[in-house]
Amino acid sequence: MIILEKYARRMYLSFMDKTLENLIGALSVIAADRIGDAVSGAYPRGGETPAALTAIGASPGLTVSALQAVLRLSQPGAARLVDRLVADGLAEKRPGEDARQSLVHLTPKGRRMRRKILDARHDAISAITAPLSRKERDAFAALLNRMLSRYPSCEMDKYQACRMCDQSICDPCPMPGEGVRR
Amino acid sequence: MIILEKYARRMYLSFMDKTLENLIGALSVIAADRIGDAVSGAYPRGGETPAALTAIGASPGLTVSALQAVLRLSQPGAARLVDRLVADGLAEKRPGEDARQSLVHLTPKGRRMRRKILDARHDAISAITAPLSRKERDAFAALLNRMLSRYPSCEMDKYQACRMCDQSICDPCPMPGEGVRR
DNA sequence: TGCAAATACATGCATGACGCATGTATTTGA
DNA sequence: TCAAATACATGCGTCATGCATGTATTTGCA
Repeated sequence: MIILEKYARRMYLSFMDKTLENLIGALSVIAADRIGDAVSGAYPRGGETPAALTAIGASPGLTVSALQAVLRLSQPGAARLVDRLVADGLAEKRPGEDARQSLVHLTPKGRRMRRKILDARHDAISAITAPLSRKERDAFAALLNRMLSRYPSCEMDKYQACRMCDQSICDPCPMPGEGVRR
Repeated sequence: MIILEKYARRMYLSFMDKTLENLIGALSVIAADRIGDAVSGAYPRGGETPAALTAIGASPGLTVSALQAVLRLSQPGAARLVDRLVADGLAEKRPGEDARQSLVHLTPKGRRMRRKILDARHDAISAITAPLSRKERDAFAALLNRMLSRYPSCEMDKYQACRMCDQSICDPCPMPGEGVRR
């Protein structure tokens, strides 16, 4: 009985405890705020438009429908988003082998903007991790690696999760499934 | 010289490495997606409206200007947001001692909705942390605690970061500064 | 005490990012 | 051959938000 109580208490203090979830929620609020501020300073558009730039740069020649799935938008939402990028001179549409498709590529200006956005994102997150020691950084990265590598997901989840990533960095990307196309 | 190279390499592999930032970015994308999906299932409004419910519930009697600062909105944005909550029957405005102020309180229906939102948020994050063992959970929580507790911030940063939190959980809240008003 | 400045909130108007419904062009498959 | 599926475009509406401005109240100071 005492053993059961002990066990229950330990469960309460770990598995049943909601602190970790709360802390991750707070971190994601902080990160979203800081990344949003920094990125909109580099490129004054909201929504998924900056993520589109980074995703297209990582996978040149993405079709509009693929972009729609990666960015979790409706098909018309993706079409208009590409219109905005083209209007801003950051992307261009090229005909695909299938005459129904448009393959989206970044212009040189678009590639420079993508780099600005990725750097702004990195600096914003870096300000959050700044207080960590090297050891803490390593431990943190290892835990995140393990968690994301075990996150149940389909192939598209990986593209979605990494749509704002600088995909030249993680080696290998911990998300399960095939590697993200570069 | 060799020592210097070794040091440089170690720096590259830890401090200079951008992997941790990339992983945190990916986590915050995943968390934002999943939390957004779950919360909009519980309350079909976007933007800062759900966060307003949780923040008001944690600090009943918040003025509209205080809410504006917590939610990082413009003053008109906050005024309209409170209008929406009142229209939805989730909040009510009471006169303050200062006749210029409105003090925002949740209605019983608003408190129930807040609980639904917080539970949805918890479940969404819980699905991400599910693959972690107890040990990993504890280590992760400890690291997040340390990082957030050293995050340079003013008092308002704490309210902002915790605006979506279930503030009955973290004990104590790791964010520096005075405790969040309950 | 009187009055300008500050504060708290409201409102008209515009915008950006989106979704739904629908249309057009192209390809596929039976 | 022709209907169904696919890829993308577009009209229209909505939601959340910001800017500029207006109103009511309080504060500070001469």
